Amino acid sequence: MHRYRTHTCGELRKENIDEAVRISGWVHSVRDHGGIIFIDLRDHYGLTQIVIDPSQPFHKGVEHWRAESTICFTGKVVARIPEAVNPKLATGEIEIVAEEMEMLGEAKVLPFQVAKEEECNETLRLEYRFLDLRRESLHNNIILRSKVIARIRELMVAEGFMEMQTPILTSSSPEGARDYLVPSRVHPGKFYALPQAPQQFKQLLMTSGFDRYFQIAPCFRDEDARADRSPGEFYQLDMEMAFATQDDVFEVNEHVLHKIFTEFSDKQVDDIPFKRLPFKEVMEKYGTDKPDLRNPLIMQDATELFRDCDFKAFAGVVDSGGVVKTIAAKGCAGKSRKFFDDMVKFAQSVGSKGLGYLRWNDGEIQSPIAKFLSEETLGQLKELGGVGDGDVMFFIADKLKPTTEIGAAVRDELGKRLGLIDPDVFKFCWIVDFPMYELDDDGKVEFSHNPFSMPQGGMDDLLNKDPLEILAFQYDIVCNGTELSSGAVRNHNPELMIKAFGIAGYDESVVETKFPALHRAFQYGAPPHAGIAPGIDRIIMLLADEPNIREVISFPMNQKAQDLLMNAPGHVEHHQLRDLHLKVHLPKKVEKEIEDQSEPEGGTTD
RNA sequence: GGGGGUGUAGCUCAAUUGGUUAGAGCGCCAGCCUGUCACGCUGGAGGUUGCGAGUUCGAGUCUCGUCACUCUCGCCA
Repeated sequence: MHRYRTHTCGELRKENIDEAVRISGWVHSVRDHGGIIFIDLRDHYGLTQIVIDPSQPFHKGVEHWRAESTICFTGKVVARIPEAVNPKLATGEIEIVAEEMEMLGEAKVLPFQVAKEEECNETLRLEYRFLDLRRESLHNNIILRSKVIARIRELMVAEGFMEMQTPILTSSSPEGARDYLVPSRVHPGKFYALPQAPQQFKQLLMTSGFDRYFQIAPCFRDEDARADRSPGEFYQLDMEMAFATQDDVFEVNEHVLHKIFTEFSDKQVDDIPFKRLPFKEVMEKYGTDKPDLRNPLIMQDATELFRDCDFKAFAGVVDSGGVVKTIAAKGCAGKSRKFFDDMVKFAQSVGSKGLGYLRWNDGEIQSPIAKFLSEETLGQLKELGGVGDGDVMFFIADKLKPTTEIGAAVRDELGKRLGLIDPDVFKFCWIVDFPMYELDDDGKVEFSHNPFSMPQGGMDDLLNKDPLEILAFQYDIVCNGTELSSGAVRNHNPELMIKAFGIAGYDESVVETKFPALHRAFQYGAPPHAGIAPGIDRIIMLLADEPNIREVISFPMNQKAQDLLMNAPGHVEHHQLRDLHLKVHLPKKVEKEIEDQSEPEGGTTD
């Protein structure tokens, strides 16, 4: 018989009755009836009920066994009497009558309960992550993650991709997020950087003649956390294809994502091909480049209808170059006064001066602004929104940018409050035709996304078009309002690349020094190539229906990028710093904190 | 760095307008119980209300400061 188990805790069935077995696992619960004692023993695979008869010599100590201790039981599988069958358990038709038991690992009193799915303080969960990971929902999320990644690998290989590794210790990339730096021992004063993405390496692999590359790639960025953004590190399904167009990338991703989302969720997934929406259009309709298409509401422009109207607040905005946007919401005119007041408050909370609305309710217009509008204007608005009795139109007026942002927030909020968002579907779309350039805060032309993207009109556009009009072969894939990834057809032509950088104010030497590898590689016959890198953590979040990314990561950091279990980041020994030629120069505040902390220990002696 | 939220027993939460000795469930400890499966029953221990000031006859509650966590803006080519 195996030292620890002949079966797992999820395995035994009626067919095993009368077998002598041994199983090991964690004490999930103890039910002590004075005489007979029941124990639910749990492992990765399931729960099995152990029965301990008073005649057993180890019966006495059982009442002191704590939940979450690990124990090995040897005994016989028996059928439960019909009334005692537990249909909620896969193993519910049998139980094991224990004949021998061995305590493998005793548990102290728990900081929180494992057998119960109860909300629990985040700090405590992270400090005791190994316990947290035993809890059913988190455990299942991590299992889901493993299965999804395994399936992604299968599907990518089936699509003709090769998984390849790229360096973790590499050079700092000059643009983008803050890097994590690793000091070099051999080269005093020099640093490696952890890759923000394997971007340049995968492009180099394409110039090296590999045709389809992918990698479940760790990426490191020293930026602040969000609910859907883990600080420090995350994983991407990084991929790149040679001699490929934008459509080729879309096709592969549609195959893979559609299969993954269909196979690992019961929600209804959009048919492929997914919708393709130009950036300009989504900004106008949804106010964001990651629209949640489950929400049917759209924004429409009503600027001209308010020009010179008697509603001075809006007319004034239009006069000074602003815009008026409207969102038509069908069938909600009967909502309470409080609903509309709350929506106004909400709009104000996201930076709006107010929120206008027209309610066509029971044949009359209820609205704070209707009295300022002519019959004709009201008619035109009705037509614009396609509304009638029982419907409402909301209005936001401001400069274009704030109007767009407020409109997006109001659209989201209305979608939620009116229950318009179907929780049981996955709505995908590609956002295409991103602009190549935009103006930065100082009014200077800057790359709006990836500087390596191919301009759609090639050299012709770069030479002849207003930079702000140039579109790039740059795209995003969005699901239910979550941006899964950006991607692009890359600019593989050195001349085009230099020209593209030139428009943003960088001369060739900048390209050469900042991106020496690509600059060199593209001069020796680079293939046209394109790629994308969907975020693994976000895919799992969507599949697991988790609002927070920590729920799909085994050992996440907290919001301040600390690992509370491993105590990272931590202080290091002086000799380590010396080896690395480093001296730390701390902010005064931190220096004082360290002094204050060390004083009680170092300052007094008994 | 800015804004919002939270902080009360080991855990999850309650505590009327500022008013008696700060409560409950789970967990923990002790006892009872031979068919439960969130077992049940009885009893018990457990609190610097994050921390520090202030207002007040009186503060878990109000004010200020501070710390921690979290959400968010900035940031994330």
